[in-house]
Amino acid sequence: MMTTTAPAAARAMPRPPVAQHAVAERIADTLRLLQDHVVISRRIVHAGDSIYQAGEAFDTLHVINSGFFKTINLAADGREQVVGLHFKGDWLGFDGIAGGHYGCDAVALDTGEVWTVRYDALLAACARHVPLLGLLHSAMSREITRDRDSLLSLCTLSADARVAEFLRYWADAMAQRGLRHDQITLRMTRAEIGNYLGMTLETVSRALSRLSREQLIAFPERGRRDVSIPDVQALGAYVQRSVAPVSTTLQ
Amino acid sequence: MMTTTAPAAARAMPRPPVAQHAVAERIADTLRLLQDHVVISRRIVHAGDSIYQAGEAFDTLHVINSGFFKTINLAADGREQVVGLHFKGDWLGFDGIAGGHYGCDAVALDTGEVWTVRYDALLAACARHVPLLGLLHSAMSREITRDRDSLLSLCTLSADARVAEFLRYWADAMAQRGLRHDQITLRMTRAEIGNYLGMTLETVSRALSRLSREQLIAFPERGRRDVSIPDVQALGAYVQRSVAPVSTTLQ
DNA sequence: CGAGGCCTTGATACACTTCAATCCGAGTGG
DNA sequence: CCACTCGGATTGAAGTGTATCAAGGCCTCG
Repeated sequence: MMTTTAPAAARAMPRPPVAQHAVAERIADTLRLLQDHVVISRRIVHAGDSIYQAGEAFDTLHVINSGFFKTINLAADGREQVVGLHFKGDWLGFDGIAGGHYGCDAVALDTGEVWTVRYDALLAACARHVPLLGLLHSAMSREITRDRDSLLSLCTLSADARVAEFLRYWADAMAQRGLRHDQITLRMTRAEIGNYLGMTLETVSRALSRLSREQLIAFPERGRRDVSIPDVQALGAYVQRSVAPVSTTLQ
Repeated sequence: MMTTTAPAAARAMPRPPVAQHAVAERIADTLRLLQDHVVISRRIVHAGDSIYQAGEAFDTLHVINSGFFKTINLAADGREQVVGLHFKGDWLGFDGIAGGHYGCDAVALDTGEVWTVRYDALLAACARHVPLLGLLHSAMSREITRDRDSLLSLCTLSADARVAEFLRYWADAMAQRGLRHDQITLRMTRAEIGNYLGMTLETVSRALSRLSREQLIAFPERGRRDVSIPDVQALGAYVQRSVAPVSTTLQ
């Protein structure tokens, strides 16, 4: 405890492989506990609908029951940045707790259902039923971890690798939730993806073309919004390869 | 509520100006409440000491009583990324809650004091004294907001602007805490700063030289670890200028 | 059919990286 | 005390990944 100097970079970060279905189970637990202990208001949303907007007074947290969502950070000067993608079981609105106002926009990427709970009611429910508090904290913790992973990818990966990692992440999220993951439908335009990944839409397009040329992905439909991913692990390997360009096998 | 299409980018994000000393007060409250309701173990740390390391079992949360800290995310393949800077009153360790293991390294940048509390004891204390739970949630919420702001800067600002924003942020954090902020001591090497900001150390160095040439900062000491910031607002203005390069006054 | 989004692809420009040389300040030991 | 070393910082020159600009293609919808 409290080593003065960390050994080396070789110290591999464990990142325990998430047990299959552990995520699905956690999500089911979350939805069930909420249903049993808090007053929920359910809401169907469609692509483009916003769940909340930056600056609105914060009252409520939201849990995704189905659908796909993005969160967008806006700076005072108008800069817009997609800072997160959110799927079934994810919570939305944590950014509002501290300041009493939401800090970003949450927008539906397609049709879905959102469960909304009053934050004060949720806290009261947590007091009565402690496991709910555990779920809440875990969700916030995971959000922090996820944001940091985004920072890591953004700073350490090339544009092509970031696109590959983006697809891998999306497919992974689908797999963890028991949804189809060998073929995913990108619900964002190239411009949105580029914004999220810190590159232009042209670069996204070129990256997708290259990945397709290398058979890591394919476009099954005539339109290019559906991406089939024959082998998710190969995508991960591609990212790794781009990190250590010419694998120094000897040494 | 639930507008289908957001008006426009012009919609300025409020970002309420943090009332001066509100932060200092919150920090004082946090430290006092912790002292009064939880068993704390205090610890003096020195530059390079790690508070915890990625992969260690998560038991405890930490609050900075004094000093400066960085958090480093490590990928399985050895990539390292400074993902956060932390000052007095900040909490460390939230990333460990969800998985039961810390997700990054927390390292002291110089001498400081850290208060450590057991997470389970903290939860128990929160149950007895609810305001403590409010502080905890606010801290987590702020962490999320901060990470997203980092993403925004990283994706939308040029290298020079990112360095300026970094200095502005640091000075701001000092001011909010009632510490000296017209002159700050960078406790990181150019390489660390570059890693944090997603650029090389040479680019950091050049950016600092340019900022100095434009009189936005100065190096009072012979060594160049101390940076004096005559006018923080001018730094902010510099960032803005770089966002809208040739201010289109007409139009 | 034409119009308008969105996407792809090419040519060019440039911000940043990479590589390399030099400089500076802090220790260290003769 | 000075010479030496060593890590960190600065600065220049060349290289490159990505942005920018521009043209054209593909669906969808009216």
